Amino acid sequence: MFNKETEYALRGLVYIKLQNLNERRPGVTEISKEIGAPHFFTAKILQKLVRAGFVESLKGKGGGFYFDISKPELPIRNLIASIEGEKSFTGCAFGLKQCDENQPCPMHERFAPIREAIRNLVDTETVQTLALKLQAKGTGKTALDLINKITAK
Amino acid sequence: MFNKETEYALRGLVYIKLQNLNERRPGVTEISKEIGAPHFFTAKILQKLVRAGFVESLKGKGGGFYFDISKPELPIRNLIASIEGEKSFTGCAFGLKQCDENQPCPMHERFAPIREAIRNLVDTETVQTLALKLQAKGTGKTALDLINKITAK
DNA sequence: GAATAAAAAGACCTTATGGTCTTGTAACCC
DNA sequence: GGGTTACAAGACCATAAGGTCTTTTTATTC
Repeated sequence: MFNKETEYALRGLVYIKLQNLNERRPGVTEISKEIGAPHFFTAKILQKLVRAGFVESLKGKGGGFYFDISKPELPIRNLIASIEGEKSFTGCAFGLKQCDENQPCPMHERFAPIREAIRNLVDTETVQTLALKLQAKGTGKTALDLINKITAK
Repeated sequence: MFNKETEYALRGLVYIKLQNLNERRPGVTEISKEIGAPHFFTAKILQKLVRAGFVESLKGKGGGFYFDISKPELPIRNLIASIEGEKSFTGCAFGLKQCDENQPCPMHERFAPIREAIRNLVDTETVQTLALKLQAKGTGKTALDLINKITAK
C-alpha cells in the first residue's frame, strides 16, 4: 500500500502519541523496537518529521519525542503527502497524466469513487484519532504491550 | 498507484487487444509509442508477459503481439498480482503483518471496505473489457488516434 | 563542569526499480 | 536460401528506496 518510510512514520507517530497520552516521551530505541522498524532508519525518519514540524523532540537525559498539544491534530493525509506526494491520492490507475471527467481512462468511472473514499479516510483520520482507537482497545493492559502485540516484526 | 512496469503492462495489453479487435497485430515500436513508454523497456515487459502466457507473439515479417481468443479473458488482478504480488491487494495500510477482524489495526475498520472495492474492481475488469470501453468511445476515429489522444507522454 | 543520555547530521552501503543497448533467433517473402 | 522484419535474451547502467553507522550537538544531573 504505502512505502516503508510512510508506514514507519505512521506507526511511529501514532506510537509517540499513544505514549504521550500516558505522560511518556519515548526515544528512538524504544519506538523502533515497538513499531518493528530498523533503529537507525527510524531515527532518520523521525528527524525528518521533526524538521517538517509534525512532531517535537527534546535532546539529552529524559528527552524523546512528543506532540505539541497546542498544534492542531495531524491528518494522516498531510503526513503521507509529505513523504509520497499528493499524486498518491490523485494519480490515475491507468497511469495517464490527463485523466478526468472529460478525458477519462477506461477505469476512471469505477475507480473515482474508490479514490474519493481513500481521500475521505486520510483527511478525517489523524495521528491522534488513531492513537485513541488503540488506547480504547487497551483497557487492562499497558499501551506498550498493546501495540507490541499488534505490530508486525 | 501502481509501479511503472504494471502501468506499461496494463496499457500495453489493452492497446494490443484494441488493435486485435481491428484485425491488427502491433509490434513493440508501435506499442511503446502509443502508450507513452520507453521502447526497450516495453519490449522487456512484453517478453515477460508472453512467457507468463498472458499474451502471444509472432516473430518475423507481419509479426507482433496478439491475444489467443481461445483463452479466457484476463482480469487485471492476475496481471497486477503477477508483477506486484497479491499483497498489493491484501496488505494492511498500517503495515502490520497480522491485521484482520481479530487483530485489527486502528485503520482496519474503515479501510476494509475500500480494499474490498478495489479487489472487486480488479477481479471483474479485464484487459478485454477495458479495450472495449476504449473502442466504444472511438466511433468515428481510428483506435490508434483515440488511445494516442488519451495516453500521457 | 564532568559524566551521561539522547537526538541531529550526514556519510555510506545494499537492493530494487526503471531504463538502455547489443546480439541472437525465428518467421516470412521473394 | 538470402534478405528482411520483428521478437527474445541478457548484459549493462542510473536512480531511488531502504537501511546502517559514526560523529556531533544539546540537554540534564550530580
